[in-house]
Amino acid sequence: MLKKPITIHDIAEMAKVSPATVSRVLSNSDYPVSKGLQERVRRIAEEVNYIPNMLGKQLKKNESTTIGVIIPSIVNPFYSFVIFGIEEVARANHHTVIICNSLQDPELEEEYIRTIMEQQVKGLIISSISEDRTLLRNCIDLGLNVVAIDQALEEENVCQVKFDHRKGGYIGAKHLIEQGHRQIAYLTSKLDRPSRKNIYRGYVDAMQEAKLEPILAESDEQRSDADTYDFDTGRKLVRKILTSGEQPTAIFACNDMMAFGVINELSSQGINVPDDISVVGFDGIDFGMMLHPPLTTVKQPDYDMGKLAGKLLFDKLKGEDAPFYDVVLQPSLIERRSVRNLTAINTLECAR
Amino acid sequence: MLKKPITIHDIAEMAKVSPATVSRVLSNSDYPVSKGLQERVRRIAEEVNYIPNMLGKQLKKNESTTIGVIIPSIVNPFYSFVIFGIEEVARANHHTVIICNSLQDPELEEEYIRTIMEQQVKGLIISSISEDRTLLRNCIDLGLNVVAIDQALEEENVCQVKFDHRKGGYIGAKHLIEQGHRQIAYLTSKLDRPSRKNIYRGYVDAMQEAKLEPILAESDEQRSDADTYDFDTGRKLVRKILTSGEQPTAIFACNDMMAFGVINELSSQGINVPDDISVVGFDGIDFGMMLHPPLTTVKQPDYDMGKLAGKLLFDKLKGEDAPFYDVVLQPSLIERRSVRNLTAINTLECAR
DNA sequence: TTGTACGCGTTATCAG
DNA sequence: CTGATAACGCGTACAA
Repeated sequence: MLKKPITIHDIAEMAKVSPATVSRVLSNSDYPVSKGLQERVRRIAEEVNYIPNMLGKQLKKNESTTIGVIIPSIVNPFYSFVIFGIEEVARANHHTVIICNSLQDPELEEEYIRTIMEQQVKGLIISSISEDRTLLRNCIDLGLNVVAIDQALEEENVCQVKFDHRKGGYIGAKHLIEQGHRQIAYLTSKLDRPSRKNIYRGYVDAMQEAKLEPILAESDEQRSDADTYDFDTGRKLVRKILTSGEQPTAIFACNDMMAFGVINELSSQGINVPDDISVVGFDGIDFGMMLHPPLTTVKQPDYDMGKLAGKLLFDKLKGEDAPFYDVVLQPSLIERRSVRNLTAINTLECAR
Repeated sequence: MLKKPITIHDIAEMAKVSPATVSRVLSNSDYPVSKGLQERVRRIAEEVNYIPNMLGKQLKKNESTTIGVIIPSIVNPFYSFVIFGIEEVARANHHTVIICNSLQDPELEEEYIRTIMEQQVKGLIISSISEDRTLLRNCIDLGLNVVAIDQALEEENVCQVKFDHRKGGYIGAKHLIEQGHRQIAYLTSKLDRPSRKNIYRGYVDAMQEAKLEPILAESDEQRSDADTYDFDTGRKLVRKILTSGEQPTAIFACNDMMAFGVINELSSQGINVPDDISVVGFDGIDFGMMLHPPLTTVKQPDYDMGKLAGKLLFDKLKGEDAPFYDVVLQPSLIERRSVRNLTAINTLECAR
């Protein structure tokens, strides 16, 4: 029923050479093998459709051709793009990618790290949620190469691909200020993660610089696994801010999902975006451009982050002991149409 | 610098037993080992933080603890959810998941199949784009277990988790008809894949049943890798249909992305959805609910598809030779607010 | 240039 | 119950 897989021994027999010779030819070793045998072995391998067993090879050489990626959830478009970038450079380096959804659960994260170590994986890209670094530290000492993305991970021998959240927050708020806004509210889910805090800090930076009073609306709910969580939070926070007596002319949301919720709630209440209230998001996921109006947002380069993280990791794996360095990706503003310019002469314009 | 990994031999030495005993204890073999040794071995393994080398185990047992998943692109939210479901059941079965983005390229698909075979992977879930089944056939004969999703794959020994696209097309069109629409246009990207053709057939079924004339607008462009491709196509096809002289009161798009494009273009032209023209999508991705108006659409159960495919695969892997069977997932309508009811008395209503 | 023999870490078989 | 030994498929000293 099941065909038995063909090994180098089988081929050796057919080609009337030793398994060693077959190995040398088929693994492209630089060990000298005569032209004639080379061709004979290759031809036969081709004929019998030889599929090498990487397990044997890897066991012998203590290598691995797969890398691990641990992220909160693949269902989040941001991480989808990160992975997409990683997978691309992995393939270019003849490696496969194991995906691990930590679901923000430190225990799951640990389980995954353990698993990939058992698989003898030598490279890991991780957006770590855990506080406890002992296991990871241990694995690094055992030869695991680690690149941290998104979440900071200060640890010896760990490269980081970071993103300047604070500057991102600054840029978003600054844009609104430049467009003439003075009452600018910042809506955010719980400020419990450093990245979130930093965006907020950037917003405050810009406000203080312009001598404006920050208006903060923070969700008090803990995380939830619903993928529409941020959307719902956006709606709630809008209701909260509008009934609080504040009269913002602009709202800055801590991520795009939440901005979608903001726009949705405003529209539902008959408030026009951007004519009545302007909205700026954070992330730059593609769906923002499909909204009406298209969302102005601060772009966090997801795909590039993946590619860079992959590049850093493979540099380490290749042992090119170029000095380890961190990368700090810079934010940029994607200007679409959810922000109204209040400074222009056309204050009366109510076009539609 | 690098600590040397600890093997069962090291533990055997420390516990003054044979490696065989250590193996029997640590791999939870049902082979009898005295209680005393059991504990001694376990304690030491714990102490030295033993991490088993799965490569050795797998090589010996000709097993694998990883499965492969080949899909067009992880960046597509539909497939993100499929993978999410797969990964969940894989983890429950102590397996890891290798992700492969075929990018709709048959050659890439083949490369990936070859790669996972080299890794001795025994299970594959695939949304195949290739016409040529010879390689896959070969791998199955070599012991690969295959479950096909999304795209049909008629081949001996391959389970399929399908989706009734035709019924989905029928349901979507039927809904519009029931709401009193008569001029219903169907907008689709190139009808080159069976799934696309089937949705269209379902639409035609419903139209003919109601003695209505189908109105088809098909994109003639070939696939593109831009992830906003369908969105742009939706916009283009709307312009095409509106300038063609047709006056549809409703538009049925072959997927949600395209429906987003449709709504966007209509809004841009000052045409109100659903008051002037109703829109129905296909897929049921979450972003549809964030639009204004929220998109009425035909739900294709992505997450469930992933879980089911995973379940089927592990049933096969466990050799529970329950008879192989295909699963055909049924569509359902998610009624939101992008469709106007034309039958009601409130024909005059122009509410907003 | 080619072949022989051993080891990577694990488990299965067989003898004690 | 326990231990020695031979594999799994491959790469590589070492010998020829």
